[in-house]
Amino acid sequence: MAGLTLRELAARLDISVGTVSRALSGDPAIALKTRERVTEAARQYGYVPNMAARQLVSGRSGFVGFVMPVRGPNFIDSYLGEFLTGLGEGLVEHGMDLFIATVPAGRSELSVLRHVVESGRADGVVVPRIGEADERLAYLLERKFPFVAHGRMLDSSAAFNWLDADSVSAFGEIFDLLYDLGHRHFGLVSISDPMTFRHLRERGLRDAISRRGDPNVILDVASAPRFDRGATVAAVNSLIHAERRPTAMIGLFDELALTIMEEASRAGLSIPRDLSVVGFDNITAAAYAPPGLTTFEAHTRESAREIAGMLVTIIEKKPASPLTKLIAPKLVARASHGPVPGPVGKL
Amino acid sequence: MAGLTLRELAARLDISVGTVSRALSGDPAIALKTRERVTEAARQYGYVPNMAARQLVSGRSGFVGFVMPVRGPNFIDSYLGEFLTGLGEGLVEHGMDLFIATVPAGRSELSVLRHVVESGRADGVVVPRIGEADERLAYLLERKFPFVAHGRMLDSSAAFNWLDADSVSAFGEIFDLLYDLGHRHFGLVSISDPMTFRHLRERGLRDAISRRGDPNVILDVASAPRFDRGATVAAVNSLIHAERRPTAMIGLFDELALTIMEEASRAGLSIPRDLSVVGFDNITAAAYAPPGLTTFEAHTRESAREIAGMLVTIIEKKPASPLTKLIAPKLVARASHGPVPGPVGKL
DNA sequence: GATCGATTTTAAAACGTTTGCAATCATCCT
DNA sequence: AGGATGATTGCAAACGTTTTAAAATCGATC
Repeated sequence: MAGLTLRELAARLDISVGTVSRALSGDPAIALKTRERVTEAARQYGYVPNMAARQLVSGRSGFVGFVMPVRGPNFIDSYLGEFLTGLGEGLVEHGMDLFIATVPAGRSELSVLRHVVESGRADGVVVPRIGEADERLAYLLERKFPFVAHGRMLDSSAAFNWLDADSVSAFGEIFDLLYDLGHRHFGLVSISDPMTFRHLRERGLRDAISRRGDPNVILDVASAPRFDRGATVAAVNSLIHAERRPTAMIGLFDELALTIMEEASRAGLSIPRDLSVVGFDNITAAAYAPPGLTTFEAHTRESAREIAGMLVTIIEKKPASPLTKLIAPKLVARASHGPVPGPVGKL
Repeated sequence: MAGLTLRELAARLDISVGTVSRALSGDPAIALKTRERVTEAARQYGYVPNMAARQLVSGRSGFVGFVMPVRGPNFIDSYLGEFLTGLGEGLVEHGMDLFIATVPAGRSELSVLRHVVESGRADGVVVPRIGEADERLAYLLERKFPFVAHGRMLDSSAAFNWLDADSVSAFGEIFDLLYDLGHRHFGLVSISDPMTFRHLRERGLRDAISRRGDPNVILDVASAPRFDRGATVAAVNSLIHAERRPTAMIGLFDELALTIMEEASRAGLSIPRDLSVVGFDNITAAAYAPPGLTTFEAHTRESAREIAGMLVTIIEKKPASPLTKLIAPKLVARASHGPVPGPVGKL
């Protein structure tokens, strides 16, 4: 729109356009003196290269795409907010920018992704929240388009680039923590959606239980569709008001754990005296909701930053084997968990 | 990178490139039959135009830029999350995309904005959270670059495009609500930063007080820098533990109101029995924090959507006079406010 | 002083669109 | 029939870069 073009700059310097272009890119074939002269002039006249032209010839846009997941009437949640922040931070370190494509009402997320990829507006994309049979992954793989997923598949056979929280071991840690506090009856509030993280987290819990080998351990699970508040409340209450109520309840992620705390309070239970509650993700509200939710910091922001770095590597270096990375979550012990209530509690 | 080009499509159809281009753009100069034939072929072969090329000739990028405000160690907050969602939704309705530029550590927000503008990667920008003497506005105005601000200046003389919540009247409404419940001693927790919304909201409160003309009304104000949690807590407590404590406290925005509720609980006060608390913004946590924060829905998401529409109009139509719009916030009455405590309360 | 190499620069072809203008073609009017 | 008119379509330039291949310049050597 504004500034002067390469041609004009070249005219002022009485040098050919090609030379100026090379000089600015630091090509050593151009004499050092010329390079300096050009750089200085560019700075002085405030030359800014036209990205469209550059992109047209180089085939690279300098953008990384992100398709904003559609979630009914909801907003960017905690996870997405942190993720986007980290992504932006990571990308800017590599001189890349972030391009956000929103899914219009009535169109599928995949079709938007397709458009992002095929319009050439992005050099790579980041795919959050992997599903069990994720069509986005299938598309990108078939298309051989650079991408990094946040989350992984259940079997490690699928070869693609991903970064994920090590939720398997984290949920094992949750179990051990609560078991050591005397808890034997556990309630898990989960989701019914086909997201892989659901299975990984449940697996972490179950593995830890069988590792312990205590036949007295009981695990009750109640699920509801994600973002369906009514069903979630119902699922929570089915556990809270069960004939034998669990002494420790775990939310698959913090939003669920917070709902557990709410409903428990409503039922007149005191936390953690009557019921221990643990979540996962460490969203902001976890610190605010009394008495403070014990949860795991999933390092979402740093993960996104790391993902940005991985993606840039993939775009530029095209490594032969897929890049994968596990991030260890960290326990954030607040006040929502404690020893098992009642006469039992052999501490 | 991928798909077929206009030239290839034209070759397959045995038609000139120009005609195909026109046909796809729906130019009525092209015979309807040809147009249909081309459209069909494009669909079938999965033709996707190369944006870089289009941008190069049209001079328009199809992007709207947004510089992510830097906020210390923090993430995207509630406001930003809703705002971005709405912006994305609004833009996609007009066939535009969102380009997010993150401010790298050590660089100023203005320098990033400057880069966005001058690289030609955006056709317009959205500027959130206006400051008293906002250098971003000064730059954009001087540069005559299309933009819409969320928030306005204190004097309406500055001519630029903006949309803002009518917080003046909303804070008047808060006062009236509480006054009618018998409250006479008010505490306002505010910020010390030079944001215009701070003054507008305070003005709304003060105007309502003087409108009422009751000499018994007292307003105590305590301020702290935004995002400085320690100072905020101190400010809140200076009011809570004052010799004469206000019976009703107002947070300039929900985060502050939530802090008031927390500290009040810590001080053993019951809400709303001992203290009424009201906020502004209706962030998600406001519904969760017991007993439920009474606040105002600021319609952030819809505002952003509206802003997107305004910006597109500005980019395309270049209207002569600035576009401005006030959005009326709506009271969300929850359980954190009630009648003035004690023997007084003439209801 | 011409020739060979090495160094430096230039010219021109791409990249994939859009768009003004020219060319073609059928149709209509007198 | 002969233009004239209007509807379609084709041609080619332009957008601002990067980059390949070739040309120009320069020093130095024989």
